[in-house]
Amino acid sequence: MGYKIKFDSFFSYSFSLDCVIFGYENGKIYALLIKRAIEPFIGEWAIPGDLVYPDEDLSDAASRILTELTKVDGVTLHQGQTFGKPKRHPQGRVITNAYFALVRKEDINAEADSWAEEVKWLPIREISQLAFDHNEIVESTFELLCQKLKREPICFDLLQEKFTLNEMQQLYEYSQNSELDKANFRKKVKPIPLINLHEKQKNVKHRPANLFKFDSQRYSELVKEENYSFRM
Amino acid sequence: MGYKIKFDSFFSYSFSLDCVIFGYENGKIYALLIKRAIEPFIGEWAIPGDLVYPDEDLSDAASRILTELTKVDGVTLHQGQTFGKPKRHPQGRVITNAYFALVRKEDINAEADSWAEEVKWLPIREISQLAFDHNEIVESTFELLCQKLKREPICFDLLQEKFTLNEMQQLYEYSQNSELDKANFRKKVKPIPLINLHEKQKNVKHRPANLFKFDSQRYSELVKEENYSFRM
DNA sequence: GCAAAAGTGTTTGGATTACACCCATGC
DNA sequence: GCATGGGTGTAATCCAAACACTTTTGC
Repeated sequence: MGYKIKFDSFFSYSFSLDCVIFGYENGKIYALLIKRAIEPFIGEWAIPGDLVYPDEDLSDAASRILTELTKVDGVTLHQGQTFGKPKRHPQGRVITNAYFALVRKEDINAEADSWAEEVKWLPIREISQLAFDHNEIVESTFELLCQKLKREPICFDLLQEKFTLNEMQQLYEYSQNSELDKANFRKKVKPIPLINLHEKQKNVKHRPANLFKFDSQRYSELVKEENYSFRM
Repeated sequence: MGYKIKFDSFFSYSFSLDCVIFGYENGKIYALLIKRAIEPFIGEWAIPGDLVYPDEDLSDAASRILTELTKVDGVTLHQGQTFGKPKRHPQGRVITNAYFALVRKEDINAEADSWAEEVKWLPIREISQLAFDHNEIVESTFELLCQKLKREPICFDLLQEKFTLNEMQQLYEYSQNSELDKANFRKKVKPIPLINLHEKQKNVKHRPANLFKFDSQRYSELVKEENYSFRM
């Protein structure tokens, strides 16, 4: 850090954090969008974000944004790319860091607030024009999510706590944008520590599927003691 | 972006960019370190970095830092994590974005300049205490490099233009911190478009190895037309 | 000839793929 | 009974690991 220009003159930036909130339902991965209630880009759809407060770590800012909008707490956040084109924000030099959060869509009741005139879930592959460079942010973040789904057991943050293997399979099919063989998918799932709840799906007009739950405790043990590594 | 605090009061941040410059030689991956000639942390070892200028994109800042120190140009840069703990910089709120560059160590003659009292290459696994949170930055960036080495043909940015298969193998051995079987390694390399130069290694007291060169043109064709994807 | 590393072939077992089949439920 | 998806087994194939062997150079 060779400060070739007077140090103080650099304190004229702003730093924001944009958070893509992912949810899953019925075979599709969604992002939570807000209709901006403030300038710039008032009235346009965007992902939630805010400036980072002076005493906040980046992940704290992400948590704050997430909690204000969804009222859920204790969600794991994942850092994405940072976007810093000089002209990306019409009101000044704002560099933004992307984060993403995985929530259980059915548990969330996001409501409009001071930031947002309106709020909606939209399937990732059906999002059209957003404010700022938010399309780019959503795309890069979704790509990162897809990569992480293959190497970390984070699909369980999107699925309901109790889920069927078919729901899980459809999540992977959407993320990989391809169909998978049922029997082979289940063979791949075998080594993952799941608890078979021996409960059945209800109100379906076919043979009801078994419900499962991720065994996070056994997962940690496996990682530590047996050198297990999640792979899908 | 709900500006709940007056917008202007946020323009009191600074944004920097730190660049880990990786090189390879003799079975080891190195990082280029500088001994700081300025406060804070004067006299301590650190990775090169600077504040991002007002009209610069992040990658431009990374290029600038790289070029000033190494005099090389046209190097591909890779973005890493962003670090923003409120107290990470003793002089104020400085958020930093990590980048990394891959250079051919033998082609570089980095020299001390106004930033740096001294400059040196150090093997990644032998770096001790650095200034700021730079150890964390180096580690996270190296991890990212190792991941990318598996899915992108970037080892050729580290290797000399003409290299032997054994040099390539040792690069992967260092990055994965494990030994590999020669025969199996070569089988894996088979599908990669390499040009066999039919030139031999010189001044070795054993059978001289063949020299190869990465065929980047054929690589692009393969990716486009045959759906090839690099994998190691 | 010997040491050292280059370079190649074969065997084996485990994982992945494709596909076929049976099962339980609602209507 | 039939439509719908749940759930499982098998054979064929591909791939990766282990290992042995031959080749070429300097001394």
